Formats: sequence, C-alpha cells, structure tokens
Amino acid sequence: MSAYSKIENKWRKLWLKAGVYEPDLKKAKKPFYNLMMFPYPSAEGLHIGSVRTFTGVDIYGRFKRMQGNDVFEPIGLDGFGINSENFALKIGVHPSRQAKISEKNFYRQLEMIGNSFAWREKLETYEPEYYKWTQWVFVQMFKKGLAYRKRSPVNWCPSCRTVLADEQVISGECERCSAKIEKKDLEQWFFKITNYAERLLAGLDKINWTESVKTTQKNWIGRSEGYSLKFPLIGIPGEEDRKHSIDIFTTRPDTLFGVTFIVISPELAKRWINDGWQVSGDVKKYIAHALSLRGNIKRGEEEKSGVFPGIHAINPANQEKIPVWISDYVLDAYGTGAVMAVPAHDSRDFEFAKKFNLTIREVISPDGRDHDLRAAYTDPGVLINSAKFNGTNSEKAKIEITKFAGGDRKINYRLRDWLISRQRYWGPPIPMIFCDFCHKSGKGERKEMPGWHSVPEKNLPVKLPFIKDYRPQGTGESPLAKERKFSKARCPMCKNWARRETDVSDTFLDSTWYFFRYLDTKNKNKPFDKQSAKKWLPVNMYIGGAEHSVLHLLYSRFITKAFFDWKIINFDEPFKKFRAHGLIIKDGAKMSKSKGNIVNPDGYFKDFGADVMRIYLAFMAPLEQGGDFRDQGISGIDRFLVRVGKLKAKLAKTSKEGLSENSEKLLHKSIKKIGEDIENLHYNTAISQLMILLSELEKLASLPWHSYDIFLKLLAPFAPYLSEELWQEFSAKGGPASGWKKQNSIHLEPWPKFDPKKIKDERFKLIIQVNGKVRAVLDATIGISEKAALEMAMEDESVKKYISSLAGSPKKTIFVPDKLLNLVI
RNA sequence: GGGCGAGUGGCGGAAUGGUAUACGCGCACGACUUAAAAUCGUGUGCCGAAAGGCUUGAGGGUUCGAGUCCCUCCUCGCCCACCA
Repeated sequence: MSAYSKIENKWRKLWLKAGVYEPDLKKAKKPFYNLMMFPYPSAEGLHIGSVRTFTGVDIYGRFKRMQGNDVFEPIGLDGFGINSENFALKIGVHPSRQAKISEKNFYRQLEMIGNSFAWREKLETYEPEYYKWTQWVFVQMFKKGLAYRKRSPVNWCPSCRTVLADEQVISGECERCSAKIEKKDLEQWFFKITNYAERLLAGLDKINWTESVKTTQKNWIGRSEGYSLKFPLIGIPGEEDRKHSIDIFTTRPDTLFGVTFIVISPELAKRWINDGWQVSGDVKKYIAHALSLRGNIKRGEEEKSGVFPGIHAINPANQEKIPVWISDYVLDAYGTGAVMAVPAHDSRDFEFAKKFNLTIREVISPDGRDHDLRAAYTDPGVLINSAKFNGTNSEKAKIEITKFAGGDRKINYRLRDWLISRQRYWGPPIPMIFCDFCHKSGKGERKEMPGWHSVPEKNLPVKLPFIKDYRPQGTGESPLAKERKFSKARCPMCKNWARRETDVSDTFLDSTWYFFRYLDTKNKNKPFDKQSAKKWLPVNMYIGGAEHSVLHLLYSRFITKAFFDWKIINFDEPFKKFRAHGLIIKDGAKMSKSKGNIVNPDGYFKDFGADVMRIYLAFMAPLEQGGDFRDQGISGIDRFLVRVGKLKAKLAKTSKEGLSENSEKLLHKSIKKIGEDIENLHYNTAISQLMILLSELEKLASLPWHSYDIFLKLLAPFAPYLSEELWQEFSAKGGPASGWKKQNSIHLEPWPKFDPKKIKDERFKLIIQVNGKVRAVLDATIGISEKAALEMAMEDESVKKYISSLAGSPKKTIFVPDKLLNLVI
C-alpha cells in the first residue's frame, strides 16, 4: 500500500459523487471533446503502455478543463470481436460471461489510474443497447446502397475460421493469430468504401493529424494516375462474340511499343472459363494451383510461374500479334486483373520473359542507343524502336501514345471495399433477412438485390442469442446458422417464412461510431442526439495507436462522411486533431501474452500510488515517443512528491508576502513553459520545469501564498490526488471534506496566467566567440549595442589571449542582439 | 523492394541555426547516525596533473557558427509489399 491510497480513495469517491468530471452535455458553453481510443478488454487487463497513454490523454484533458473548457473525457469498452472470443475459447468460458469478468477488471484499473472520466456515459459495444445502433448503421448503409453482397475471392483465416478484411491481413497473415491467409470464393457483405476514396484522400488535407498516419492512409488508398488501354483479343474459342478486347491499366503508356505479351490473373482466367472459355487440362491445373497458393506466397522469393493458354492479343500501337499468358504475379484485385507486359522496362515482366523466353524489346533508352539489357530499365529516357515516336522524351510520350492507341486517362485506387461479414459468434448479428419468395419474384428493398430485406428499425436489436457451442464452424457459416430458432424469421415484406443472415459484423464496425454514442448513451430512440453531435463534434483531440491508421481511423472517417451525406451531421471529418502515442515495449519487444513480457500496472500503482505512476510514465519521454519500459527512476518521482508535501510547512504567516524578483520571474516563466509543453504533449519537460520550480520554492525561508497556490495548480493535471488534497488544506474555500462541493475542486480552478512583463530579463549572458568557438560568457544588459559589446569583449582577458595567439585583429564581427558576438579573425 | 521515423553521457532523455549533455535515475565523496536506511550537500561526457584539447552513428557540404539545414552511407524501429 502506498502512502497515498487513503487520499486517493477519498477523492475518487468525492469527485464521482459531485460529478466533477461530468460536463453538461446539453448546455456546456465551451465544449471540448477529449477522446482516447477505447480499449478492447483483453483478459490480461491494461498493460503499462495503455496506462501511459490513458494518463497522458488525461493530463491534456485536465489542462484543457482548467483553461475553462467543458471537457468531456468518456470511456468504454470495445468488447465484441474475434480477439475476445478467441480468448474465451481458449479458457473455456463463454464470451458473454468472460466479458463481464474483463469488464469488472478493466473498470477497476481505469478507476485506479486517476483519470477524469465521465463515468456516467460509459458504454460497452457488446451491450444490446449499443449494438442495436451498430445494426442500425448497417441498415442505413444497406438502404443508401453502400452495403452490398458479392461473391468473390476473400481472405479466409483457417485458424479463426472466418473471412477478414484486407486491412486485417498483414503480409499474407491473419492480424490476430498470424495464420497464413487462404483465398476462398464466398458470398459476403461489403461496404462501398471505395466510393469515398477520393474524399477520404482529399479530407486528409484539412485535418491536423500526425503526418505519418496521414501518409499511411494515403498509401493505403493508393491513388495512381495512369491510363487505360484496350488490346483486341483473338482466338478465344467460343468467345469471339463477346470478348473482343481486354482492358489494362498502366502508368507507362510510353513503353507501349515494348509490349511483347499480356498477362492475366488466374482469377480473371477462371471467370472467363466460367463464361465458357475452353482451355486444356494443364491450364486448368495451373489456375487451380495458383489460386490455392494465393495469400500463401513468400514475397519476393518465389520464382515466376505461368502458363500460355494459346490465345493472342493485338498491340494497338504496332498491330503486332502478342501472346496472352496467365500468371499469379498479376493481382486480380488491382486495376483490371490484366497487365500489358513490358519486359525491357519492368522488373517483374523482365523476370517472366527470361523464364519463358519471351521477346524483350527496349523502347526507352537513357542515351538514345540500344543496349544489351541485363535488367529492366525503369527510369525515364528517350523513345527508341517506337516508330514515329522515336526520339521523344518518355514523359511527353505518355499522353501522345495513349491518344495514338485510342486509350484514356484513368485513375486507379488500391483501396478495396470493406468486407463486413464474419463467420463468428461474438459480434452483432448482421440485421438482414433473405426471403426466397421475394427473391423468386424479383422483389426486395433494393432492386439490384432481390430477396434481401433489412430488419425494420422497430425490431432492432437483433439480439445475439446465447448459444452453448459458439465455436467457429469452418464451413463458411457462422455457428449461429445452426440455431434454427434464430435463423428462422418472417419476411418483413411478404410475411412468409424467410432466413435470417447468420454472420455477424466485423468488430471494426462497432468502433467506427462509438464517439457519437458517448454523447447520448441512454437514448432509446436514436443512435445519438443531433444537437449534441453538433455541439461536441468533431472530436477536438483524439489520441491512440498508429496501428489503427488503416483500420479504425479510416473506417471512422468513412462512416462520418456517410453520415454527412445522409444529413444527420454537419461535418465530414470525425477527428479534428489526432496524435499517435508512442509504443511502450519491454525488453526490445512488443508486449504480448505469448512473449510473456506484459507489464501489469497494478503492483506499481499499489506500491507507489497513482500520482507517482502518472508522473513517472509522463516523465519517461514525450507522449508521442515510445520506448522500452524500465522502472528505474520511480524513486525520483516519489521523492519529488514527498518534497511537494513538505512545502506547506514553509507557508508564510500572512497572504501579504511576495516573492523576490528573480523567484517571481521563474514562477512566471514556469507557467508559460508548462502550459506550452502540455499543449505539445511534452510532459517530460513540463515536469522537469516543475522540479526546477520546486527547488526554487524550497530555498525560501517563507513561502508566499500565491506561489504555493500556483504551484499546486501547475501540478494538478499530473498529480490530481495530491494536488487536490494539499489545495483543500491550503484553500480557505475548502472546509471539511464532508461538506465538499464540486466548486471546491482544484481541477475546476482556472489555469494560472503568466505576466509577460514579469518574464522579461534585464540582463543576459553575452556569448563571445572567436572564430565560432566560445571563449567567454559575459554578463550584459539587454539591448546592448554591438559597439559596446565589442568593447566589453576586447577587454576580456581570455578573449585578448585568443586574439593575440591568432596574431590578428577581428576582420569581421557577427552580432546577434542579446545573444552573442562572434569575432572572425 | 517502397514509404515514414530515429541514432546525443553508464541509463531515460533536454536543446527557436547561437554556452551540447536541462531534469531525473545511477554512481562517488561528504554531513547527520553507535550503525544502516531515509534525508541533506558537493561532484559526475571523454582525454589530460594542469593549461588545454576532443565530443551528438560515419563521411562530405552550406554557414561567421550545425545535434539541428542539404547530400552520400551505416544501424535500428514501425508500416506496406509482385499495386503494373
């Protein structure tokens, strides 16, 4: 037990009872939404890294509150999802039960760390009153044509036995369990995030976010300006009537005369076959083999493979007949699933051509001459072997050749639609019903999807039933599919018996909109109140992990833009300011249960108290910087707070005493620096300044009241408990704790202001350099002239010595007012 | 392979182009103590007895002056990766 546990318990209760941290969501005058990414309640509880982030966010929020803002700092749990379910499976406790256990532990820890949370507005994504509205979001997406079903090759995790979004596949592996991802052909629900590609990109310019996160999003959206070209096809048996040509996307139409073959993806080939294209057994074998390997490739290591099915295309530039190959190095999901191959100027095509002995024709040359190419030449140059374009600059040739070949400009995105379905148990059931009768008669809520109906709003939520065997099936269906009672439903349109969708939605749908719900957690009629959203959103400050750059942060921006389009909000970016916190590692590795290096904060908080730990974690490094966790310096912070506690013994007898000019100057400089440092999330230097100020105040024989008052307020965001305790003792407003009111809290006091006049120096240290090296530091008056400074310098013994040793007189002097004088000899 | 970021004492780290190493840890010595802990004080980049010299991953450049700006390279971290 730390010496502070008694006062911590006392204030925690008093704050909660008085609602010190509960802004009036309807009437607040200066709303400030201070948000941190809500945690998913893992079984291990919070680890020291998340505690550092949470207390770091809170220091900022407390500072903003003292600056007179109505700060809203909500908290909740992102408890639905595969991760929580996997843990439940492992220990054999039902996820709904485990959720309650984790919830208790998390809230205990979150109370312990001393954050100014608005507890009344807490939420959990697995509670029906929350996921009712997650389902509502899905229904709206369907109604507005942004949710659709499609059969396509999707990422399948064989270990989690579910499909995953592209964003959840890391280098061909499952983000959660690192199993190799397979491709499965399944019909699934998708959200049309690609409709928003351009706006998601453009919106980045108007928000204040960590630059690296913006770059990551930009790269993920992957806008590429290029050209689309048509290659006439010849020789597809049975397909002459329909497949006259093939479209390709390229950024290098300048190399068109160097196209010596075409390559299509195995997926595209398969679609052609499904449409009636006749191919040999070998070709079919290759396609099947390539598709089974998809997602299971070791990047960059494997040799190129492919097969020639015997068909040809015509190069539109020179009318040459070129072969069409099938190879797995062509991605189906990017561009058109087909590429024009220019082996001379693309390293992948080069490799392929070498392997299968295909023609390599150089058409771009750095010097206008022909070369014996050992590798692809990918830089710009001058065109050769390109008929009338010979001698043209390759950049200039792009648009000219495109015109010549009858192509067009085309913009392509890497971003793909968001796969929402999960064949798992622990999530919100997708609120859709499929009716065979409507399907047969071509009826449905949306013309293009006959048979599909959304669950009427009055019937939401579609409650997740309690089922004993919630294990994932591996059949491409959720375990809910086995529950007849659940899957049977009446068609909302024709009232006949119909089938309920049994997949659940991706966890990331739960977290796309939680910051809206915080504003109105008790609302039974709407997902959130429009007026509150207008008042509080967009979020003023959002802090979280950079690992969500292309997941949560991108999805939330997408949903917000959709809400904007549906006119339920009046802004289209959810987070005005976002800062990514640094990652705290342990012994050089990310903290994880499998590595056994998770640092549990409980013991530290118990031994040292919340204030000491908050300051220790904030003092380690700037919030945006990570690092290896060590507990080396905690004793230093402990000492610091003990010294703070002793300060009151020095308090002056009356309030009349003041500080000396120098101490007053340091006090005001500290107010300025600490405020600026907190604003920049540089808590480490703010704390360092508090330490410097404390040392100064300790030296005084008698401590003036106003300086003590200011010191406690500057300390308050960092050490909320101790500062409150000391301030109540000190403040005349205080009175006994039993009659304590919200208004008495130091945390609602105004942040101290500095007087710019008081921080002005009259004297400064004039640095004298000789040839750029410091040779003297002289005490001088602010505003000293260059001439006077030079005179002072020339009288200085050590300066004289250096000048005479260099046997010269200053040729030139550089004078930086109130800073330095450099004598150049 | 591509993108982003970072390399400063024994350690965490500090420095609007202007005294590099603030603040804290650790360490050493001293005071207090019978003793220890705690506390307080002093010192603490490296070489050197000193004078002085050297020092921000390596090398070059710009500048009167570079940890900071530019170029090349090395190392580490994170993200992405056959994206045409």
